[in-house]
Amino acid sequence: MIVGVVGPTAVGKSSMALALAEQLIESGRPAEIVNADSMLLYRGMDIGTAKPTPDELALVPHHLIDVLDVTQTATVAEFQGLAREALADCQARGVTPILVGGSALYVRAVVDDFRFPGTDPALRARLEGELAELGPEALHARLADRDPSAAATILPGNARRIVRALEVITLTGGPFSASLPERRYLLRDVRQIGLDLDRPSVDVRIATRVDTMWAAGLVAEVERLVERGLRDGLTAPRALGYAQVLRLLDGELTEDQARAETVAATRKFARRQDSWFRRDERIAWFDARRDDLVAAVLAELGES
RNA sequence: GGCCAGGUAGCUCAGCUGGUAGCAGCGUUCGCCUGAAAAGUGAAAGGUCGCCGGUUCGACCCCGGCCCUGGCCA
Repeated sequence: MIVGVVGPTAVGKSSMALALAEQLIESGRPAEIVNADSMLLYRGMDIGTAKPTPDELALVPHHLIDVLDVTQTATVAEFQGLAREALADCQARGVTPILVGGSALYVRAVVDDFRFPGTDPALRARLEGELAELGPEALHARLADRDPSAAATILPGNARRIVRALEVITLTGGPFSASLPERRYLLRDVRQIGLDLDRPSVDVRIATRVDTMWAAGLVAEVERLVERGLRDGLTAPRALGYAQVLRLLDGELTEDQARAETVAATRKFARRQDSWFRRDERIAWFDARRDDLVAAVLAELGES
């Protein structure tokens, strides 16, 4: 069995997963945690990602945490491979893996049938250059010429997706599949648990969490990471909280603004996460606040 | 107390010599999403234009009074 734990940010996925793993281990069923959160991959990004503490990480074996430097680019395709390896490794040892994360695409890429055509840095750089020069509409027109169905799905203003579609078409000579695959597990015996909390409560938790992060030294953490090349990264410097602190360090924002923008951006993110998870009919939802949460989840999994 | 500026969408504001309010930004809601996904994107909903009265065929825009906010002066 592979257990997935999903839900929007700040509802308590990590701690629930930890408690769940401990319960399983106590009852003689070894369990380990596999991270499916894009920013927990980065070494040194601890406070702003609400990464489990060293003590917590020591309680249960964790996979795919602290595996990238901030200068490296995290990608779904690579994550998919690493995560599937980690899951297979657990299962080969008779361990139940618990895949925990709020990066919906990452989770789906692992458990569903996602295939990523390759990538080519040089080709991509060329397309990025053309994008900067000609604008997204021109590239979209080209896409419409080479792959009408992809162009029909991708809006003319969505530069990112247009570039990737053109890259794939050029690389494979085939069309770009511009829509997600159906929600069907490729991996065997996957059980997804969703943690649910009403919007207002999530918003409050986000606000207090951001305050806690600032009090815990997020700004200093970012300063340390800048020394390690944070600004040179493509993905890491865009992380919630980190992006805003960088702008604070650049003098673009005041501290209050940086904090407020972090809260606002995180709320938006939580809504986007909702739009992924809420429509996945395979997820069994649980109120994040119930006292018997872990017991209820165990019952759902047939492990009580 | 006097003078000035201002009171228009949940917030910040635009607007008009008087003719059904703005594709506005943010927020909200809903949607999209295949090598950057804590990223990137689309749409929709929302307004008795401070209140009362007047002028006018017609006022958010003109006139009068009142209320509120900010600033300056006393």
